[in-house]
Amino acid sequence: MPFTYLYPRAALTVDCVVFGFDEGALKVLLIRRGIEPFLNRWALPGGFVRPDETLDAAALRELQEETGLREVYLEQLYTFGEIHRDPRERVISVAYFALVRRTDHVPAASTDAADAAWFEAEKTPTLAFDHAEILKAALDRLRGKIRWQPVGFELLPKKFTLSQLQGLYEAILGRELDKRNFRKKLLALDLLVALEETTTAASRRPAQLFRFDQRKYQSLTRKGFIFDL
Amino acid sequence: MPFTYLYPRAALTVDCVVFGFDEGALKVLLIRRGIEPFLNRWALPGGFVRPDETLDAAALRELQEETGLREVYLEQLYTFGEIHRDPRERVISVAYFALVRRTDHVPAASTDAADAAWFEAEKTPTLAFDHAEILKAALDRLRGKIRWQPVGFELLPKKFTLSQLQGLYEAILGRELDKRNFRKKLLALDLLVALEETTTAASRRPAQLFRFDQRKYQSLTRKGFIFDL
DNA sequence: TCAAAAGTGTTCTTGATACACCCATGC
DNA sequence: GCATGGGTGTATCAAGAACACTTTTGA
Repeated sequence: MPFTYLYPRAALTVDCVVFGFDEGALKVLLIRRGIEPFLNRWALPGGFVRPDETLDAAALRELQEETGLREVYLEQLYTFGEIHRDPRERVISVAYFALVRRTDHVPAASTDAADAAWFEAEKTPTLAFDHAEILKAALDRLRGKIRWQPVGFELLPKKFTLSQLQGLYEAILGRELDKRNFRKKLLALDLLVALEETTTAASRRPAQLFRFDQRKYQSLTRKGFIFDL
Repeated sequence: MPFTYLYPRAALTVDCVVFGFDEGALKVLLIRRGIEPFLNRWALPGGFVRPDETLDAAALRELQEETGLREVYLEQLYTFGEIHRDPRERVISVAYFALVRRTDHVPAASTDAADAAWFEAEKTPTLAFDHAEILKAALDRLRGKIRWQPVGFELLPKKFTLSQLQGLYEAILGRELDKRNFRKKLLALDLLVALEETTTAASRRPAQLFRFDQRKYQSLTRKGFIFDL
């Protein structure tokens, strides 16, 4: 019992809201808890921050340990510090949100966690702790962010069709978009590169595949360009 | 020495970036440190979170104690957790940013702090800890936020002229705006109420005073309205 | 009467929206 | 040959940008 302080100290955790896009819907990755409190409840992946790692590193590590995910888009979201958000003791949680390509990763592999699964982001079961609130904050952030930062591409395969991209925006923004206007606007940005490939059709016309030109976007950004879909 | 844990725990602080607007420039409120480390360096107001208060409450309390400020616009900004950001031990800081009306408050009253003063936000002296980084994050947030949320009014007197408002936007966005277009757009939003008052002139034409209609804005917001200057 | 800031309209350009049909493929 | 999603252009409307002079006041 070597660590002693004059005043009580809150424990520090990170929790990750991991979004994926699949079957035309925005999904979130949840872990079924194997311990009390909230035994068997679904919760966001996360855990304690170690004394020798930064917050970002802790988020990446937990993601890796609990879901097997690596090389994902990760961004700090908000810090939740209500006094009784954890019934055991005071726990401060730094929440992150992550975007992953469903195609790149095992759907729900895990080492630590008893169980992991994808749920539609707006149709989750009752969550442990204040995780419903965290999820809501993440959804708000994603919806706000996708309109002025090209983060949507993190949710799609590296090669994607314009219809897939449009479906993604429709799912996240929650409204339908006009196909011709959407294509016109996206192509006018000149940030999509048409590949010399098409989808291999399943009883329909093959679609042009594109990739997002990250390098070009970054160089434009430095010149003050703002994405603004 | 009653509080003992199996693993070391980081200390938890809040730091506040307090912005004000004065003399046509964006200012930030700094405190001169009275103790080591960084003795006599300028730093953001802040301090330790108590075991029985939320993060928001801690930020409000520190603001009150160190600067005498009350009833300010306050919003959580970002949490800084680099391992050696405090040379003494591991300290996690939840940063807040605050907007205050210079006219409402004592310029630099303080109880706790040795000394407090306003500096131009982009011309501060060298700051303690990683506070320069925190300040930069706050500036970025403010510049992003002011364009799509009516937070600028928190920095002006409750009664203000359109020229003052324009000057504020110009100072924060760092570019000049066209007077006629600015006025047209702001008035078209129909969120400014013309008061039956004007400035009492100092050798020039008196200007119409306005106030921001917070109630109307909130009711529009609920209907999906987005400010977007 | 001068200095200093307040106030005011129109034109042009650009981007947003609305909208309907033909195409290529696998079965 | 038919079902399925892929792909394309134009006309209208709204908002943004550019731009210069008159007004009111106190000194």
